[in-house]
Amino acid sequence: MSKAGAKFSEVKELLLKDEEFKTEYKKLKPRYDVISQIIEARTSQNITQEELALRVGTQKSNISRLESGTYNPSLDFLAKVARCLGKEVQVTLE
Amino acid sequence: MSKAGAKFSEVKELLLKDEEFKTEYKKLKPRYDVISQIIEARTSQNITQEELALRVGTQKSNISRLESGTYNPSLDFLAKVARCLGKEVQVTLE
DNA sequence: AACTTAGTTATCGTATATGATAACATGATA
DNA sequence: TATCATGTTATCATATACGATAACTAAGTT
Repeated sequence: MSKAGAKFSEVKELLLKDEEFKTEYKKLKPRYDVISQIIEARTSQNITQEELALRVGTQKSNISRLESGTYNPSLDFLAKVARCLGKEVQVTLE
Repeated sequence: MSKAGAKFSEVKELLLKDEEFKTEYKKLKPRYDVISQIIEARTSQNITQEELALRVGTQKSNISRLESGTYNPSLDFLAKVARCLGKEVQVTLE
């Protein structure tokens, strides 16, 4: 059974990695979800990052950074950006 | 929570009454909304701030601080606290 | 080729979020 | 009264969010 055992541990490892991935993804899901909606709102209104930055009172590079999902934004910042896109942020616990 | 709850509703009432602060309240609404839900979820499950802090991996004072609404929390932190209450944070632009 | 336009990435400075500890308030209970 | 349980507040240290500037890529235009 050594071979089967080896295979099993391989599978187990894969599953664990998959679980890890799932956990990681779960952690990041709210971030990616809200960012997706921000990008969708901005592009569908034909607004550039620069224009949005102007409305928000920041720089286009900071909007790019936000949309890149590379950091953990604050609720206030998300709400402010949303408002500058004519939307209100709604947070619910489900 | 009774003290913070009283304080919160007092502030909320004042802000709503005063025209001058309506805009300010709009800015803070998402924060108060999510905090209300967190407090509701925690208390309805009969979980203490200390127990929640344990699950989150922080201190009870930090949970108290979060529930007091005196600062601008990050999305990750809100999501983590929500998850420790058996909930998922859902952010939508409306 | 040179010039826009839109977005990306790197980096720095400052403000603040968050972890940690401790002291305090307050109500309930023995 | 004394103790316990729960929550609040103050404060410090560290990590990081966010504002700002600049340099860069890529794609389209003249």
